[in-house]
Amino acid sequence: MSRVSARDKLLKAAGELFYDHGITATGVDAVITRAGVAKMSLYNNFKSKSELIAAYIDARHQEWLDLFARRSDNLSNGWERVLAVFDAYQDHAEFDYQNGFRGCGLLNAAAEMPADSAEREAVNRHKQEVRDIVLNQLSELPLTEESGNSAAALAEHICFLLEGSISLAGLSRDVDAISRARAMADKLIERAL
Amino acid sequence: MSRVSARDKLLKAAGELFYDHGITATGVDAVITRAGVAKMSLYNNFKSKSELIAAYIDARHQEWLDLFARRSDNLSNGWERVLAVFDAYQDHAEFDYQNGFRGCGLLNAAAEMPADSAEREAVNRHKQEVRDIVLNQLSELPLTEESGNSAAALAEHICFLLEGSISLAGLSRDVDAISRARAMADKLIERAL
DNA sequence: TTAACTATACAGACTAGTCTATATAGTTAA
DNA sequence: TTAACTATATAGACTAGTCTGTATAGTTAA
Repeated sequence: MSRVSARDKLLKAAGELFYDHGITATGVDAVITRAGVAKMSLYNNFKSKSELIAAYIDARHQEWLDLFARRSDNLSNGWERVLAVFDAYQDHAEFDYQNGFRGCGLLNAAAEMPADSAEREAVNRHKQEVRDIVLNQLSELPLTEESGNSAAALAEHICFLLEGSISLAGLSRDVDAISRARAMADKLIERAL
Repeated sequence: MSRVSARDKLLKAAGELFYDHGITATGVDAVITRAGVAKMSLYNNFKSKSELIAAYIDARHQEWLDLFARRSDNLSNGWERVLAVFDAYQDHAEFDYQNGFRGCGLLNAAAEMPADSAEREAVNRHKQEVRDIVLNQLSELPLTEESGNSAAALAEHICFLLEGSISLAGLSRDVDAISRARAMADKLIERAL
């Protein structure tokens, strides 16, 4: 009948509950109830709630990587692929909007964790990866190297726009803020060429 | 001896614990212990933990308004006062850095709350107020009105930089990211004149 | 005296995680 | 075909502690 593993059911349920209500506010009982799974199935697949959280964080990042791959696959140059980074986030936002868009799940997860936690470090690594993607795409472009106009600085500028717009879009329930940030990034790249 | 009211002790303790460990993860017992106050003093001053959270959110915002007022008081024009918005956040970041900087306390608080909560709405109002401050300062400047170069669009761009840089600064433990965002905003304004 | 405070105890629901025992489906081998 | 074995799932009771909020009685200071 149901050939979906308990592990996948748990990750799906945790993904929904953690994103909608926050991680700390979501108990393991709520997760197993939503997953329709026995409690021991949680603890057979994950050593602890912390490990489930870590898997959730990785899954959210992978989810975004997949959305980005789909958006950037058939694009011909770095400029367009940088803009596809925004498109991938917008896809994600519009998907979550039905249940209540609350911004980036990774930043939200980090916001609940102590400063030196492994979870915050994992989110940091994922965000660095996004920045590296932006930087790699920009490096393909013939940027005019004015003072302080390096690809690295431009990549950071674009990432600030990205994360800022997602947070404020989630707060003000205005998903379109992400596409306005995309237009800002577009103009920045145009000026840097 | 101690002429500090129980209410103020509670707000101070809650401010530290909520910021460092998150709101949901902080129990009222931890707050009263840190405040050195009886539990009934909490419930005499606040109807519930929710009301303490609301007071915490307002206090964080007021704290930033005070930092901004101190930074912008003796400045002569809107350009400088927009940059003072970044300075005020940097002051806040450097203050928190001793205990572990975790980005903006208001965005972190919002990240723990459900999509339609009063707390998220309060944080949204505060962020709108920051944007209005930026917009008001920009409105004093003689901006050249190119296509899509309105004061409103520039204000939004600067706010994206602001929030994005604070979040990423908190994640990567690189407070200097805020001053790099300040430099980006500076150049944007220069170009818009 | 009045108001704000303290200390302690309590109710009742919830927390993460463990335990035993059982069911079921797929694989392997005689 | 039948039997043994393995992996994964289940139910549900249980521990030991935490959570918010309340109740009660005593204390301190203006």
